[in-house]
Amino acid sequence: MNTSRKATIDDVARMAGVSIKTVSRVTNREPNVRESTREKVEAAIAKLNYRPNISARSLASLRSHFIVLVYDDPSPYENPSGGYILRLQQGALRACGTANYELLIHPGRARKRDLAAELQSLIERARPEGMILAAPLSNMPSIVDAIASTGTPLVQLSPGKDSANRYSVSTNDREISAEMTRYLASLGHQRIAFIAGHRSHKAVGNRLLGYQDGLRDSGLNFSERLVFAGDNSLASGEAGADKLLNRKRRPTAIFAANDDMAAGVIRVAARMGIEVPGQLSVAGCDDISVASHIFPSLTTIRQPLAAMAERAALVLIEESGASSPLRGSEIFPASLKIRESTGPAPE
Amino acid sequence: MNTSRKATIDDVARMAGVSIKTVSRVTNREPNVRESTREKVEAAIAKLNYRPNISARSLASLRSHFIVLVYDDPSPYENPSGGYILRLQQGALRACGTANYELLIHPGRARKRDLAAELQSLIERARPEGMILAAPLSNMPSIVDAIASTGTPLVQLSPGKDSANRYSVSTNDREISAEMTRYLASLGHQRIAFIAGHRSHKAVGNRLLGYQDGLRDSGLNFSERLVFAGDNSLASGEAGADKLLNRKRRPTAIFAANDDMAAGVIRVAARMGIEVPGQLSVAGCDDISVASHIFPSLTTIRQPLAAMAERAALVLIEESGASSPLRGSEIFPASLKIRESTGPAPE
DNA sequence: GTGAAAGCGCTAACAC
DNA sequence: GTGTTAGCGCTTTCAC
Repeated sequence: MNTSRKATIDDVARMAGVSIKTVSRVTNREPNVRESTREKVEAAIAKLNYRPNISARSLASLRSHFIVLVYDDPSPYENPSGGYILRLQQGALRACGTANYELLIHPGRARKRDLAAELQSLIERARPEGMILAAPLSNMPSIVDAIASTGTPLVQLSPGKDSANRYSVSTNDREISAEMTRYLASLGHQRIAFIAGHRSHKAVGNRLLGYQDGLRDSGLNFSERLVFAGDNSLASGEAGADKLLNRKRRPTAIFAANDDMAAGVIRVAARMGIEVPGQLSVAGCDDISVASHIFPSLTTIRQPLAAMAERAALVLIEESGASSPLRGSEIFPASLKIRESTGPAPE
Repeated sequence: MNTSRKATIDDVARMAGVSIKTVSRVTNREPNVRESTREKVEAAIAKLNYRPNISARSLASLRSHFIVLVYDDPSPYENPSGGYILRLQQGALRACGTANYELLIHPGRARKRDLAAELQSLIERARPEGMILAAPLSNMPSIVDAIASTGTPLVQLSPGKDSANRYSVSTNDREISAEMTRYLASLGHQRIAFIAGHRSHKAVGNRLLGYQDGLRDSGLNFSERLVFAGDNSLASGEAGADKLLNRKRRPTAIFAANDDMAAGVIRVAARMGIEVPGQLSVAGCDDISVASHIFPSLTTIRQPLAAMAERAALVLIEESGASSPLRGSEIFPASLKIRESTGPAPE
């Protein structure tokens, strides 16, 4: 049905025999409309297939009906894994869909000096009702402050460290990493190595703390020699494995702070002819698609990323127009995904 | 800098001592502005940190300054690979960024009956300047026609089959699949199996045709028995491998129509103790991140997805406001990525 | 419970 | 080259 001219609020008002203000009341679910009037208007809306114009609404009110999801641009990687970001997008979109909001995505290079200015420009031009800031951008004060200074409602995802006057949605990185470590220890592993993630990523940093907690809980000693500093990339996982597995007394388990690095460990083990999990157990974190696609499939930690982003979007949508800035923090617990890459320690 | 009230075009006009129309001319790079005037205005813009409001602009003109990327919602998969979609997003965003456009993403379930209505609603509410429709949605007439009927400029990505009165950006699926097949044959493989993709995806269907072309070019016979009908999922790749590798005369090479399925083949081979590529060569298609993360890393076909989406976005942005609908088709050639999973046929 | 009028910030058409 | 005047399609007062 090619309606050359789109129906406007005037058309609906005329058809229903009411004023445009009443139509507006109906579309915005405002109170103080007689039931019979509402029905008349709704009939006209349906008949004309009327949809409020988002720009007009945004211009006249402060409700632009869209939010922005900002995350670190994966483009420096030749081949973005993507699952992480995609799940965030899915969650945010789910909340948007039911509320009839739209989602703008805005990947930005964390290292780019002017990302803060870029975001401010976006805010001024487009006036989003809120922003969701994903890790690791969510723990960069320059970015966070830039957004906050505009007054745009902001939810930080996994900022690594809560801030009293901000709102954040996180997962229990430290606790679940401890649990994974205890799980490995419970399989009899005594030398459990850890490949740490990029320093800039605080939430990933918490996983190292959790690893140490887990060792302690299991009565194992922490040793710097069993920690390799990776940078979240596959290559750094391979480098870590190369180093760790060429020790005279090599670890029987390696826990990597993300799945890309864990995949690197598995690749190196395969090349060296080390059986996984027979001779070496490997665990990752994030449960990206790679985890289930490789052989052996990866024991990992699954964060409820979609649920977290959905919650973030929901908070922004519900609190939209609230006078006071958002404060608080929520924790969405992650869970262990035991798959094929972990097993009892070798004799 | 917390500017409580944002600068408007009036503020700039006042400061520069010109009319708002002149400011508008400057921000829109229209001709007929004296150089000295332009400079005055630009100085005022910089000083006030003025950004045109996107909603006001959209309302007053037909130029909303944003486009929509529509693709099949990956949510039915527990763990979306994502690389494919992410690369499309990256490409579209690149074009948007330089032109100061924004990108709205809209995943939609292909099977959902009302996706067409949903897109029409989005168009009416938000008035995007154009839409990019990714495969496999790009080959579904109901969706394509619904968008086209609104008059919104549309670019189809890999529709599988060109349509004379549409615009599309595709890759040479058939030709490159033939090339991959010839490459495998050149390694001495005589029994090259093929795991086909989902029927709804025409571009993926073209890969089967290319496989047949390649066999013919290499003087090999096509046999239905060497083709397994997958559905693009890891599980279907495993199912295909199970079937093909349990033949008495098993194939020495398996070419899967996407990487997820190829990863499934490699998993099954590993479980069965079949060496890759020693006893079995495996090739995929798409070059998603999994391809480089598994061991052995996957020989595959890399499509210039980002470049294709960038081109699509650029066409929409450049032709925005054009009176005649977009027509034409462009081909972006894909390339073979030879990695570890393919090698000479066993004796 | 409903409506009239003003105006959000910009661009369009036309005047000068 | 530049300015004036009308809207774009809504929401917001505030009157009734």
